[in-house]
Amino acid sequence: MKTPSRTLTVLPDETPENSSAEQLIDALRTKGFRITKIRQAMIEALVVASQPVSAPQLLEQVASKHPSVNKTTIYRELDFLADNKILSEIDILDGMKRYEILHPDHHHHHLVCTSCRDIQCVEVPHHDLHALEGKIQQTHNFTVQSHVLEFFGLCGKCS
Amino acid sequence: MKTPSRTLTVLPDETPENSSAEQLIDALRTKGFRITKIRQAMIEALVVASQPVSAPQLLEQVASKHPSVNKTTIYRELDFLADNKILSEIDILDGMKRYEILHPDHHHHHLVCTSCRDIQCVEVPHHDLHALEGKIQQTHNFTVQSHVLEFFGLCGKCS
DNA sequence: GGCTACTTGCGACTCATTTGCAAAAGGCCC
DNA sequence: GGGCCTTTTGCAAATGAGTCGCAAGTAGCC
Repeated sequence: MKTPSRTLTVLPDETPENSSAEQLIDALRTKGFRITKIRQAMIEALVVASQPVSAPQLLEQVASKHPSVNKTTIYRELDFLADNKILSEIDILDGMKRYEILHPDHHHHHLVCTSCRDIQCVEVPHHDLHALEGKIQQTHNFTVQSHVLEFFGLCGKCS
Repeated sequence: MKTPSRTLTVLPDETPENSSAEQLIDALRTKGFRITKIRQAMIEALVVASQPVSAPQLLEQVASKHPSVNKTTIYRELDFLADNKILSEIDILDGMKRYEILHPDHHHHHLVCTSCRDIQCVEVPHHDLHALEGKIQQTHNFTVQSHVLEFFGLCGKCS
């Protein structure tokens, strides 16, 4: 038991108040962007989502309230929100990107069930990765800007 | 200087003799699979490749020797070779899978240049990840089977 | 209410990957 | 060498995520 158990914790399902839809929308408004119904609906859907969502999933969800949304809009808006640091993209190797609300102070990774595709979040002690990246920088003449670390396996229900 | 520099090393470009095309082909033959011209050409191309290759790249390369190859064959064969533990799939987030010869005793990760898309290999001390996976297993009721760890940034030429 | 720039819908398109089916060809036995 | 049976292959068409150009719509501000 050399490491405290807190180095790995499940993230709570509830969204911390600093990322509520209203606050994200206010931030965009402050930056001078327009708040349209679709932009708002997308942010709300993403804030509520319990798992990272794909563009097709989001299209379906937004379309239930705004039947005329077009998929092009969804893709453009996802890019826009990612550019504005409201969303982060994740890739679970099933052929499409997924998006989740980005918590700036709260970098995490995922446990992807290869059977039911359920996704849990997991925090990884960051100093380990940072140390590794520093070492890579030195030994490989490579400037690390970001990394992808995801775990695949079986969740409790499927194992 | 607490860690020896050997914990991170660039993989040699030369393929170790235990993965030469002939040996991989013999292994398949032993398992009762047929050795066709295309299967052979694909394995040879992959053994020689200095970087992970995509299906379209491989199609082009194989087509230069066997002009009638069909892309369907390439995709099916890549799946077949991956199923038979001859290839591993990697994803550098540019919209298509890439494949490289799998060295069973030699798990590694990649440094992907986001500017020129060059890919270097890097070995990561494995006990760290193993320890992490063990911890996840305990705390998250999740059986880790595999992981993806890739680094993105700028290579020496592009930085 | 009207302007203007930012957003959106639409339709067509790209491109990796998949599918069904019939034809081709390894490996093996004689 | 010929035949057989099964694995592989080619072909043609389809799927599905993501993109593009452009004209129409509208949020925010006067």
